[in-house]
Amino acid sequence: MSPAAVPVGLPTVTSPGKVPVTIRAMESSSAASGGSTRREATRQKLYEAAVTLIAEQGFSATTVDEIAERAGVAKGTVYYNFASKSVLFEELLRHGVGLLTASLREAAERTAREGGSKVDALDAMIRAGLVFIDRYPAFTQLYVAELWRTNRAWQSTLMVVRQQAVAVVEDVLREGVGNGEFSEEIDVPLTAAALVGMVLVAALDWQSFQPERSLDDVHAALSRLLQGRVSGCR
Amino acid sequence: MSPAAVPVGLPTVTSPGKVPVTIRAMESSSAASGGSTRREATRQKLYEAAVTLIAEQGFSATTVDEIAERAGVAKGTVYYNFASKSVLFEELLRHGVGLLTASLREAAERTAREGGSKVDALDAMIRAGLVFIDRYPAFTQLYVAELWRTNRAWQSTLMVVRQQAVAVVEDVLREGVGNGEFSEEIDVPLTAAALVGMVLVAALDWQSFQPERSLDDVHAALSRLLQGRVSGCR
DNA sequence: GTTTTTGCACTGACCAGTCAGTTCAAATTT
DNA sequence: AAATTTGAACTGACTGGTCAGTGCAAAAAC
Repeated sequence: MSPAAVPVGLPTVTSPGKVPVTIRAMESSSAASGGSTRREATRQKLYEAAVTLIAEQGFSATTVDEIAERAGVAKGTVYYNFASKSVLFEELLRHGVGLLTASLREAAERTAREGGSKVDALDAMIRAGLVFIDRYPAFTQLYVAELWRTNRAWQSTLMVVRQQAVAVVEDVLREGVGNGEFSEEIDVPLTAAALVGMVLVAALDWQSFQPERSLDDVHAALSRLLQGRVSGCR
Repeated sequence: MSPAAVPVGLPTVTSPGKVPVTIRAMESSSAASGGSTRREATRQKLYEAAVTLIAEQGFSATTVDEIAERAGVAKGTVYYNFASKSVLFEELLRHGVGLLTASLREAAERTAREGGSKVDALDAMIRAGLVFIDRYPAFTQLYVAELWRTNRAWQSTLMVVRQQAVAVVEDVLREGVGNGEFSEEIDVPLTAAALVGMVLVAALDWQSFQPERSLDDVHAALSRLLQGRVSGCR
């Protein structure tokens, strides 16, 4: 009876073998000196457990007991590592978006280094976005589900985090306009939002409803749309 | 302290003056003869209350007591009209998406009647989508937030309802391909999803973060993107 | 035309179950 | 020895759903 439609999960950030850096800059706790590795590993396990459960069921429907169980730790450990369920969730958000923006920025810089145009940069960022969503589908689901909600405790965290991500796209658009490569009439914030939405929704749809398609297929379709090769140019 | 960011609410379906049709075809109850007006009015009130609350807080975080209170009815009335909280939600989904698809289809047919091209049809549908989201922001929030979740009771309802909406866009794309107006190489389902996402996310971002912009601004930005007038054509 | 009956729509107190968060002594790891 | 984890018991608030009962307008009976 269980449909089991979407592949979810925010797998370990690190490669299977080592335990290392896990993307530092999770300012939350241990600021300067890296906190004990053991604690960090536990927190990582809790992130992974929480992200899939919350993506599937939503924040409120997910219990702390479930998170602890899936992470394979005791409930007390959750509260030893995080002040509350909400705080766990907020830190999870920051963690994930940190990964995403780093990836996007890296893609943009790489094309710049290789002398690519701004369209190339956007294209590379689209791909980077797709790779991210492919790797962390659960996080993406959860992010989209929460982003436009209001009256929630972590509202402010969410806005900060959103701005971080969108800003990367906006920057490239602005550079392209300054460049002469893009029309001066484009509306940078709106266009950035539209591009993000295009990637986000296409990717989630891909994961949920046509998982057999390859990342390249999706990328090609979005690329075409970006470059106006759907409706001919006039 | 209260940010009060997003304007929400799924206002009455009918114009202020009369009480009438409320968009028939809400197959739920009274099939043939219109059921009692009173009951229908109560259900409508419950829809309105539920849609804003669930958009703000999510399904699980919204209590039946809250819904009843905001609708100005007793809790028992909710259960007199709907079998359960989930059923109320499912019928709300069907109701809303029914409105959306009707609006999209109407826009497509109108351009066809007026001898417009398929790009014109897509453009008209973008506008229709924006108008819808502008009118029912809360419903849109809620739809996006729930669409890609898994393991939920209303999973199947959601898929049906999604397919209805996307199909309208896919149809126009396919006609455009058959037409010769669009490249034969476009991937219809993926492109449709991307277009929907473009509109959805741009509109929600507009509502949430730049509510001062006009619908025309947003429409213009999306139109430009659709027609590839952002990055020049080659 | 008046009285009585019917049954739909609605009410709100109530219940059984659930969950976030707490506490803490003992075990384990470093 | 210090830091971290365990695991189970407990609390107090909250929630979905129930149900006996109310109000009332139209139908039926007189």
